[in-house]
Amino acid sequence: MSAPLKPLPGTSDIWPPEVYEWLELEDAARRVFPLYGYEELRTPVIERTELFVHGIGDQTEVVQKEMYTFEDRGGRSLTLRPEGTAGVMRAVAGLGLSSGEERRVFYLGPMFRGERPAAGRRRQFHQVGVEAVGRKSPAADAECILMLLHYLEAVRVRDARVLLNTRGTAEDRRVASEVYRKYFQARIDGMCEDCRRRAGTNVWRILDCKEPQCQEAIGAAPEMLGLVAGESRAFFREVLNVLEACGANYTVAPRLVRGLDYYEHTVFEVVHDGLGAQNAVAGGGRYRLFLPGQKAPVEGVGFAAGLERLILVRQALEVRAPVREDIDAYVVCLGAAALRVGLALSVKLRRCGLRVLCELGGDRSMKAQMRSANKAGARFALILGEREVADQVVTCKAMRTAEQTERPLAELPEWLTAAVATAASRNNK
RNA sequence: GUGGCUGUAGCUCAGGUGGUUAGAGCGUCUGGUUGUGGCCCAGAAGGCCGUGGGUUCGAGUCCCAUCAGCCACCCCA
Repeated sequence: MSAPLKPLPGTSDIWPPEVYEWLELEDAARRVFPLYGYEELRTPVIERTELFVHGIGDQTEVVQKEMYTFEDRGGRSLTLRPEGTAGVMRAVAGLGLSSGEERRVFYLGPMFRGERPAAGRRRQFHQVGVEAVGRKSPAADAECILMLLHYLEAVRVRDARVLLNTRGTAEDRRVASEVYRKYFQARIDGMCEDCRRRAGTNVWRILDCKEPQCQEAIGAAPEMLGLVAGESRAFFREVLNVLEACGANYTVAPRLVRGLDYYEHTVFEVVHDGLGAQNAVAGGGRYRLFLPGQKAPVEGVGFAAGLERLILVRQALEVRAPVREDIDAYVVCLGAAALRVGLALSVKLRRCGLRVLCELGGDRSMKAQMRSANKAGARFALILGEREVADQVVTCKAMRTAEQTERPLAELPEWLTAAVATAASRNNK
């Protein structure tokens, strides 16, 4: 493909048959989440930049170097959303949530981050996500994770692992980051260049560094669960208790930190080994998010799952969405007069819910038209030649069996509806 | 932003050490006597060999640059 016709790097056109994978994932979201009382919310893809800077945190990687930010004509700074939570929270807060009121929403759509594309990582990628706002309880966190597992099951993703950790409260993290800072500064000599920098700026990131020379120090580092206050620990333990009571498998991952500042208490990730380097299919947690101009933070729990990654996992598992519904009939027309009759017939059949392709050329040979019928996967070829038009009949050929009968034109909708139904039921046996 | 791999037909790919009009399979289209698809047979269309420069009598092939794609790091979905 020549350059001007190619989609931008990190973006792609989604054609059949892949688009059917997307439909299945989207349909499953719209089916499963409402079972838990969630309703769909659609927010804009573009927001004021400050929403993300405040909401996600100005020290995060996402905000610092991955956002698509630009000025509009009025000189305002706008940004293509890099994640879903901030926009959803803006919308929810804008509604005016009274205290004690709950709100459960899910969303579906494109997100944008200016990264170098790789397997399972795109600049425009797509997430389905949920947010449950207004109830702080371990059960809410657990239910959120259970719903995610339900969704994964619905989209036939097996063998996914749930990783869980706690980040405690803001106060817990203040205490803990002091501990980590001292701990890593004492061991900084053997560690990689990035971690030396992080020891000053962002100690949390050290915890999921993959450099071999850092592993020893990281492995021996104190665990977050041991550093948080008793109340935070109890909260986390209760999340685990509920998960256990509901029969969910999970692994506590003391190194799990996540990259967005708004998380606190429960954080989780769902990973899958079928993915390669980008092995997270979904992630989320409990959050307190400060919106611009608001005194009180919005609290909730939620997750986002990456559709591209779910599709990759499904490929690894050899799960495929049903590809294409076959065409019920192809109308073969010989000559201009037949073509007019054929088009009229096609429209009538489609109004009966039948999938019909009609020849549009008129001057193509019958052989060529039959080839098209075959290529389209048509169950029936409906043949209209001079003779049929004169007699007001249609020659109906069943493509699988090559059986052929002639029917009055007027009876065709009824006849074909029945014929397709019996052919379909025979096929299912 | 850093590194590795790869760019030949719509797709998947062949094209030893440079040497005439660049090939195959699949796909597409047409035909194989009147109005019948799938298999088979015949034929056709379709390529500035990613782009630019260099070496050479001669470059798809060697060298340099550049662009694009893929993958990895970083980070995350």
